[in-house]
Amino acid sequence: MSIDDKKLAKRVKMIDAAYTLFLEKGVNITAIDDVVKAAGVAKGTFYLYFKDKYDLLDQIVLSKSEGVIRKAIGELQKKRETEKMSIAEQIIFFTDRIIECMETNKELAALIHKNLSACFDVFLSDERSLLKDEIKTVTDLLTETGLTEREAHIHLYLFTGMISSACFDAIVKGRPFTVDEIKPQIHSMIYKLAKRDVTA
Amino acid sequence: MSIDDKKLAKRVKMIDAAYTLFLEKGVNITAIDDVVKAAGVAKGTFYLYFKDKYDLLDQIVLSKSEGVIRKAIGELQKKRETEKMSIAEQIIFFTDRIIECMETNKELAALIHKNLSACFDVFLSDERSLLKDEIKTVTDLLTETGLTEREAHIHLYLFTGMISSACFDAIVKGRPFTVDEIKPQIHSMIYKLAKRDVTA
Amino acid sequence: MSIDDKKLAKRVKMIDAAYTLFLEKGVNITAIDDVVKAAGVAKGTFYLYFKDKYDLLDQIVLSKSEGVIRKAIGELQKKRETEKMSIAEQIIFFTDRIIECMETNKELAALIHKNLSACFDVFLSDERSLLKDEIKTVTDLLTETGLTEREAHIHLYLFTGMISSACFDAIVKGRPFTVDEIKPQIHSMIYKLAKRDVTA
Amino acid sequence: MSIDDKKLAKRVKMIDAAYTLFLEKGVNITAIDDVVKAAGVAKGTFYLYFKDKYDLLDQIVLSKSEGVIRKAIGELQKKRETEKMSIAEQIIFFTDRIIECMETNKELAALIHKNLSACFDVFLSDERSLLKDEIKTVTDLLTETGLTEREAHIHLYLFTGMISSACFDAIVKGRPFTVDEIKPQIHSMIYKLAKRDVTA
DNA sequence: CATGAATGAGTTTTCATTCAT
DNA sequence: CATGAATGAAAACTCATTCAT
Repeated sequence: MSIDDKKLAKRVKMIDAAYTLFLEKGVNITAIDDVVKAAGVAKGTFYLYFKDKYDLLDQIVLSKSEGVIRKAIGELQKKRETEKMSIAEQIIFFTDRIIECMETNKELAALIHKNLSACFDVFLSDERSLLKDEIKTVTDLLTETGLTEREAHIHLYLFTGMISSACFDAIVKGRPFTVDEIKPQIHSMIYKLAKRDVTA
Repeated sequence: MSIDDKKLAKRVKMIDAAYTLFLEKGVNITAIDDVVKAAGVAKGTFYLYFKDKYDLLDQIVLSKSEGVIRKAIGELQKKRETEKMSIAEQIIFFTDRIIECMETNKELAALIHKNLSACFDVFLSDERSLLKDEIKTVTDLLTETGLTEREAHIHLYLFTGMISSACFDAIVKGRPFTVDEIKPQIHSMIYKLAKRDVTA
Repeated sequence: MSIDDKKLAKRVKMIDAAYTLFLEKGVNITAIDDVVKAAGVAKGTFYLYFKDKYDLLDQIVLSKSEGVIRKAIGELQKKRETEKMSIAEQIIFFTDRIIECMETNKELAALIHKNLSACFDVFLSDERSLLKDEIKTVTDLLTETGLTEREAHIHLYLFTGMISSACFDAIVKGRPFTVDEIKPQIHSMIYKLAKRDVTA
Repeated sequence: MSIDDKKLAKRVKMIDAAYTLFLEKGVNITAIDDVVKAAGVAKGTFYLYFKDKYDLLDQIVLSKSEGVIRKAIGELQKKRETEKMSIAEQIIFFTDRIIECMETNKELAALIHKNLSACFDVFLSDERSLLKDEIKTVTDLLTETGLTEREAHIHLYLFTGMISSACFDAIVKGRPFTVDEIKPQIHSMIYKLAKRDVTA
């Protein structure tokens, strides 16, 4: 194992340990000390890799958010291969996969909080983002409804923010509405929004 | 001055002091000590009224969120008296007032974070909520588009979450989109959503 | 209800509340505030009846210890009516009842800690002690082995201290010996001690 | 000086400082701040070595209890070299040394409270306990009266608990009996218990 | 690069006691 | 007598950061 591999291994160990702890105990309660102990590295080592706890948190939330989005897109792509779907149906399918993913993993939902849309920041600024191609799967649907690509990005970003915000409340707090209550309304919105704007 | 008046006064003093400090220095940096000193009460008194700093914060965010919503509704009501507006125009006006309010007060936006929709929890559970009647001004618009009252509440809640999430990013972080970029897209969404659903 | 009855009722309410809280949460953790809240009286009222928390605790431990001893003696008296028992058998029966009582109520054992013998202080100094007559049931057994009454008191006191100390460790901590381990040894000691001293 | 030596030195400094303060002012009055100041270490260092004040206290009581027992055994061993003693005489000598030690140092007696027998927990669980060999000096006496080694341990443990309990009352509170009153009764018990059980 | 013991200022939290009502 | 809001000193505890090894 090379030196670079060892360094990467340390970094990964800290991220994994922190992720588990953040989920288990919450971010505020988790101290850097807890992270390094769980990761099996020295306290000083932490500062060689991260600025502070929130730097670490941001990296985790970002990567997990990206994971949720990619998973949903992946499932959409698979589904499309076997079935003919309308634009609205595809967006609903994509949205439902995100909600489902958050519901299955409530701790992850709590960690991502209302920041699922944060990953747009990365994928829009990073030319090489792996998410770039995949996200096109969804924005292409939106451009078909008459939006420019830029507009499609913003719409998707706004929508992701809405889902993220509502899912956190519904899944983590169970209030003021349940997942079962918000889902049909999100679907109904999507139907309206997906209609090609003939008058404009 | 009665004892209950004095208690209320103490509570208000602490909330006001904390609000100012939270805006000025940020929540994490502000110590409870700072709050009680600024409020001119004893440290122990704080714990007579609030569980901890975050309990206080929640109460402030809630009350300030409510303030933002009420202000926007108030302005909508005034506007309606002088001008004939379509449903979409009214919702856009209402939305723009919220965005404007957050933009004018960036520190408030940072404090509310993505929790503007939190006040729905209160107004929906509290029969005597002052917000109840006012919010009807907006949900009535939505019921005109074919939604039930309950559905209208959920739509408004979802929309508030979206605006809150996007505004925080745009106003506080300036990324990934600016306020000027998201506003037209929100408007466009509203136009689509406000259309009476003729097919359903 | 007379004023004196009301006063007594307040006192009893505080003692009962404190007893429950001391058992549930432990003495150190329980604040006077908890006690008065549970008792439904005002904070100031506490100081009208007790010097401080430890004054209250002493009164509770004393009264509960006395209860344990009296219960054991009561059962011994009942047993004696139906069965012919040797001196050693009677003392063993008495001892076992105490241990049994503590084992059944581990929280009580923790509260009494190692102070079961504390009630000797009261019964020896208080001419009117209700315990006085009952305890004679046991000391009479000891005087039959050749001890004076005073000596019998001291022996019983020492023995109670031993049982109390060992029971606390065994029941509350489970260390260094279990109840099942210490019981036979206590019995064996009693057999030896109960033998009439023929040489002395 | 190695790091481990430094760590040990720190630990010892804190224990010594705390011991002095606990004796002088009492445990409740002594703050951790007092301990660290007296020990010349930082506050945080305390929490590196002890869970809280009571963890520290437990460790002190344990080590001091062990000291008392070892001292009494040491004196017994010395005495035996110069004088022929019966089993009962040896146990009485041992017991008297413990009582003497507690009487000479009332603050220590108050600190140990009724927990002198706590050290059995350590010496029984720790294979390398220094106390292990020394305590055999006493248990060997008991095995001579017909007890197994395990039984001898339990008897000694029970007896230590009795002495500890009675001594605390007598020395610290002076009630309900004085040291002069309990001593002869303890001796008389020992005579009876030390007799080889010919009937069993 | 990695370590982890030590720091100590900073923060939270408690709670016995008072006293005006 | 009884109340309970208010106090604020005192105590416990945390934890990011450093630095000698």
